Amino acid sequence: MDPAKKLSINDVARLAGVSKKTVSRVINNEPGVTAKMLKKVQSVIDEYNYTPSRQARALALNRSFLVSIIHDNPNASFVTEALYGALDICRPAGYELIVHPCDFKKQDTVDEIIRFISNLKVDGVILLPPVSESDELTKRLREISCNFVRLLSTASEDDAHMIYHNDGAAVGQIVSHFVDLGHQEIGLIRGPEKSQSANQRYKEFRSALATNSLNLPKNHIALGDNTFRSGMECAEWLLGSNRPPTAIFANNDEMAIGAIVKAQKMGLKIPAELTVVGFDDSPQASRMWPALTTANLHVREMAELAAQKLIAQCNGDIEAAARIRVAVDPTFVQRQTTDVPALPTEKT
Amino acid sequence: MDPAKKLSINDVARLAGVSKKTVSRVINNEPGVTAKMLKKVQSVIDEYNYTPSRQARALALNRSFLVSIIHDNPNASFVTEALYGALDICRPAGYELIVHPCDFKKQDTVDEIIRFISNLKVDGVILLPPVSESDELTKRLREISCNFVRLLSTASEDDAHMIYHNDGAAVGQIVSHFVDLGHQEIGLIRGPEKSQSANQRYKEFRSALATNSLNLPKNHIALGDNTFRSGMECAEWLLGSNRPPTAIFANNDEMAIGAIVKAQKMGLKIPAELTVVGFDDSPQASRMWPALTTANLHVREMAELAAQKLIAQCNGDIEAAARIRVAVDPTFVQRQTTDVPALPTEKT
DNA sequence: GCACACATTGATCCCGGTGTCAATTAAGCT
DNA sequence: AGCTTAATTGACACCGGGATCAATGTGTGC
Repeated sequence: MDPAKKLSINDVARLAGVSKKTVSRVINNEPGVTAKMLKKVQSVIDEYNYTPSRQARALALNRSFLVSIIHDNPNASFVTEALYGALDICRPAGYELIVHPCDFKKQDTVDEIIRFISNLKVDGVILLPPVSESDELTKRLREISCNFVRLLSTASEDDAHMIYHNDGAAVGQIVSHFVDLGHQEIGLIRGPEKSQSANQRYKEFRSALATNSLNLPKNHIALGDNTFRSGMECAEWLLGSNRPPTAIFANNDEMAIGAIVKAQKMGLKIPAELTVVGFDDSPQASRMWPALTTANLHVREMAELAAQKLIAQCNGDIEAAARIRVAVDPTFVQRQTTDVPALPTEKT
Repeated sequence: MDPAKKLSINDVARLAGVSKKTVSRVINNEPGVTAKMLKKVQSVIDEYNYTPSRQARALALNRSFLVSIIHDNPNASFVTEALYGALDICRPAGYELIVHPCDFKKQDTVDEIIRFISNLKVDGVILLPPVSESDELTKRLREISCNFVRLLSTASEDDAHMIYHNDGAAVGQIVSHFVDLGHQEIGLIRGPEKSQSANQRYKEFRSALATNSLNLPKNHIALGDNTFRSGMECAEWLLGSNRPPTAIFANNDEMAIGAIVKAQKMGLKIPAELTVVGFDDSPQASRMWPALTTANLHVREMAELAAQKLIAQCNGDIEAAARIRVAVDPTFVQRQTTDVPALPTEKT
């Protein structure tokens, strides 16, 4: 009756006139409970609104019912989207989610992550890029037999432990779009060389250009580190070359926006004098003028799929985890930074 | 020796040749342990790198060592900053943090939150605006004696349960800045009427204008809902009035940016033809051109203070919680959207 | 009607900590 | 030294679940 006091399994057993093991069976939908017993117990559970203690359960089963999103990502919206997606799946399944930011520049980060997992007995982790790209980390996770799902940019893991985004099509559309607009001199602000995702996107960009009989000279490739500042620096460098590009593709929105801001500071009109395309479809992309043409990564959807795989793993069903969809295609989103055709070049 | 197997308190007790209660005393720094005993136990703990099980501890103490950040905030960077701030304090104190988004537009959100807290036995919650403004929620939290700290815009709670930001000074600086630039017609895009924070800021803005002998006619006040879209709509309305403002102050950056984008779409030059100021200092504010003049809320710092208060409460020391600083002053940040003086008006 | 096989149920212990309180030890004092 | 008193230590029960396996009940075949 007292609403403040939470019932224990013993209380329920007493009220229903059965042993606590029977109550336990009902809670966990174990087979071998007669309809009569089930009804008797269930009615008490319903009447008193009983829910089993997570703490006790965690202790008995030697699990925590906690999963974690591990990331080293300065992009707040990426992490938030992933969090929301994962939450939607984890909460109903009885798992709580802990966000664990880390710093992969530090030397002992892998140790720190392993310590975190061991201390909390986290049941599984979702690894966001670039953390997801560390083979050392996943090796260690396997050693301590911690469930995990990697969010990657290429299929470099078995289906049960990975979700990846297939950038090829979207990158192809971006290049076609440049071509349709009449651009000949196309620049790239690529991401860090140690990032698999950036390398993959670079490769696909280059091959899409080749398909359109365009080449990518060295002075049209700027190396950025995915930050706004580096976007500005790369744009300055590209635009200062002797044959500056009329269109720029950046590895992510952050750098694309940096490039745009730098160009605007230099007095260039966007998109009339410089066309820019990003990648991510971050919130800023649609909240600026001109709005940024980009590709939506469907982060939330990937996180949902990752969470489903992870929970299947936690339930011991690796095969079910492997059956869940593994690839997501980013969607090309055209906005105003590519609104006008290229100026006629004084080319021969 | 086996690194994969975690020791239990029984193992440590056996290895040290003492009872497990003594080990427990050492772990928890309880008084009344002789130096000899302490050393004996501590050396075993150190050698085997033993850490007590959170799950067992949670069960025995009827606590979860989990705290939560509850929010209904579409602003990813706000939430992320708060998360980082709180994490910095919670982790070292042995608490893990769970982010709990919710939807205050729904009728049963308070029930849902209370259910969440009861189910997880969360030890305490940090409430971000606008959730923090709900007196109904804090009443319910008190009923179930759940620790909490509110992040507010005015001192409307006792010192142990609140952190607030004192916007007065920053709003005053913004208005002075407008005056210095020579603006006479100043518009406001205010926040929702049911938001204490928006009302507070509105009041302070109005009184700062009054201090400078300026008034705020009805057709210079647009009612927004803190979203980008509403910022656009409000700007359109303000700029379409018969005596359009030359400067606009928006309740938050999101709406300020909406206003800027709308003005740019309409062909106005920022800041030459329209000066705009926001509030929040969101990441976008400094990553656009022209960059947005605004006020930094110091969200991370507030979250740190809130977490300190919360943990003091969890340790049963309300007085310590009350002693922790309770007010934070936002800082005025001047950027390019207020870079040039107002055009001379054709005023009488 | 009886023996047997099988399906349900529950008594008891365990998970890894903490609280209580009695037993033991050390210290203080005449 | 002998006694009182205070400080340390440890045996044991408990937190709220789950697993094992014995005990009970139920149904089947003859």
